[in-house]
Amino acid sequence: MNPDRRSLRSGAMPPVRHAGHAAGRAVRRPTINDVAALSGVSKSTVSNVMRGTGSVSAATHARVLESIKALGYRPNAAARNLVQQRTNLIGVVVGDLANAFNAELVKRLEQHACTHGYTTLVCNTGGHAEREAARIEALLEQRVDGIALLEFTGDRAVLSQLLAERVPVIMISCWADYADCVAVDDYAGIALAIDHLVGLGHSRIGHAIDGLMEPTTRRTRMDAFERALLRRGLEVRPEWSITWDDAVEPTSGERAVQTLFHSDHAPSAMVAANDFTAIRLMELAEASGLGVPEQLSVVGFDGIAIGELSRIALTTVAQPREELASLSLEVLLSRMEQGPNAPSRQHRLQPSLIVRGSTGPPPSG
Amino acid sequence: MNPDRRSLRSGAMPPVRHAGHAAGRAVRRPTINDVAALSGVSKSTVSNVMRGTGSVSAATHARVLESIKALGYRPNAAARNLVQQRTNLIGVVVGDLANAFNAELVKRLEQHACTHGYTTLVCNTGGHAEREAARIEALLEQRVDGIALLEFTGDRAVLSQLLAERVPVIMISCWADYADCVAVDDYAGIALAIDHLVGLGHSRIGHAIDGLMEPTTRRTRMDAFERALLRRGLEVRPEWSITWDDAVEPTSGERAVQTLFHSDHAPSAMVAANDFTAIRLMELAEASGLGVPEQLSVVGFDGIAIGELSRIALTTVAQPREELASLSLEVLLSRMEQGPNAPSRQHRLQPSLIVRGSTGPPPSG
DNA sequence: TTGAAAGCGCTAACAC
DNA sequence: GTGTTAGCGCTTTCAA
Repeated sequence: MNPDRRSLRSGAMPPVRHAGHAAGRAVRRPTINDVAALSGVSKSTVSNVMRGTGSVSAATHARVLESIKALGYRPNAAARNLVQQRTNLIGVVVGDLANAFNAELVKRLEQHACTHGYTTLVCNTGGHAEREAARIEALLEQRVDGIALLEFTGDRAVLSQLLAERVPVIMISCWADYADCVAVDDYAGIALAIDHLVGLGHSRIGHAIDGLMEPTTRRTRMDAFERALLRRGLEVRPEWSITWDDAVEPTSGERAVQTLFHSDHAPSAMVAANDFTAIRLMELAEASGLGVPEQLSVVGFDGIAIGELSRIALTTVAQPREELASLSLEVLLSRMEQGPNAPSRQHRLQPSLIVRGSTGPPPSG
Repeated sequence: MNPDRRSLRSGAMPPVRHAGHAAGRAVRRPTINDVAALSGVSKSTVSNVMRGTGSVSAATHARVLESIKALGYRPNAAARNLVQQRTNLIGVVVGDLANAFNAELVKRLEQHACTHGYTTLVCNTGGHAEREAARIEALLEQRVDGIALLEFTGDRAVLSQLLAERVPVIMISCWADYADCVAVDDYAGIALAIDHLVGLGHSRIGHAIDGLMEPTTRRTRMDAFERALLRRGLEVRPEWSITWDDAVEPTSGERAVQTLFHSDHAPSAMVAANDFTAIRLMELAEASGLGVPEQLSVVGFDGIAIGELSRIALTTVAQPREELASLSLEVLLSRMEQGPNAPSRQHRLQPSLIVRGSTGPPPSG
């Protein structure tokens, strides 16, 4: 089947072989030495041509370029990294890529990173603290020049280690003191949502959180929610704040919703900590017979694309996604340039409310 | 606005500084030599301890481990890559991460890759041929051990170059002869959709494709669609196959739908090339007054999560996503081991139909 | 304008 | 068991 495979007559199994060493000739890629030899110059000259440094005569330049093309030479990033002590790699740590908000953010980050000559290493942690730690460890072995954290399990050990090692880190859409952060202003966002609901006549307002959500942001929005209610003199009822975790227990959402709305004094509106949760909440509410927005108004947070569909029509607090991505990368790059001693930068971006069909006046009037 | 920004008094810009060399002490990370020195052994012994190779006395082992911990030593991947001629890096090229199907596939791939000790480099091409080529070039400079293509712009040059360079490549959910491929059986899937519609009484069936879709798969599903109709003796009308590209022209979808359904002889059902398209189509149809499924039945393809929402309730041909991801990675890994001369493996996985609310009997009975 | 030489941090073959 | 040594492919002084 594979004529190139050396046949080993001896009884012992051959050791496991690795890519490139395997059956068939190893694919030896041309090195800078090959280019130098072919063009009859030294490798430093080739290097100069590649990087556009030093001064090289036009003739030599052309000759080198020709050999590069002829050989299909491509510089080896590992070798360059080793000597330059930088990799042009940026690690991106995300909790759940299946969440549309995260996916879009990652996509934009990769786009910007690429523009600046960086390649991204994306890690999905699933919100698992140990997996998060392991992936970050892998990123550090790769000697990434910086790390973007879209997810932070709240395990302070991981973050403080990163900070202690003086690795450039940007926290995106999550928050930690002493670290560079770019996030939406959760307080302003939640206030927008509450004002909208109050304006419609609601006074019994609850809060919903999905267990998958990034912990620091979850806490912040929860806090923002309570403060906003208090500031407006509205009742804060612990039993109106529901949470579930479908990963742990598939029916936990249903149970939470049933319990909440089958009590005498149920909320007429819910603010969800993100769109994912909001959409799931609408689903659960309708499944148990509550019309949205007739019996229950729902506001989300993020502004993901599917909320825009007329069948979903989710009223939501939209994050300025593009600005979030571009500013984050800018902050990270400047941290990478300025070194660990520069003062940290923390930015809060202003969200905006998008009113759609999932909110309306409360049932009784 | 931003007090932290350094104010530049001089007219000239300072030279760009690089990470680690910049303000503040350079962060010199401990090397294997530091560990060796601290434990009073040679670096090969440290290397043996790290990799669990050779034979090291228990005492030495413990001492080395201790120094490693004391120094916070972490091996440098670039150095290892250089000597081992392998990187344990896998490149993942995707067209649009914002498409839920892709995002989920990437997430699963990353998961599996990690399990096998590989780190993934994710590249989003936006369906742009030149961006695709540039990203792949970057992956090759990184000397990735293998590449997973979830997107293939159809630019044969890129793929044939990869194959010529004998880089292990797996095409996922897209197809090319002579390359390792893992994809769903598009013909079977489309047949499932058509059979379902025919069973409901439809005979005028059209096809919809979003311009963003991966070209090879798009063509295959289109072809599958036509063949399935012909095999059942149904009419294939070119004007019933619509396409649009919102990226190019935001209203192109609306126009296509208006034109199609405001003719005398319009289809009563549409098979969309993927769920993304199907959902958009439902939206467009309803916006122009056509009820789904009352006046128009819609079937999607992929089985993305939001199709499951009761408000969307999309009938669709579901891909076995987990199997797709795990088999793809297995094929890629085996290619990496076996070398370029092993026979190529091509797998077609069987999809399944999920019937939900977007399909029903045709309007006239 | 060019080249020689010294590493970057690690592995792997081999000597002791 | 442990150390010595020779690179991996590149950049970067420094001389010529």
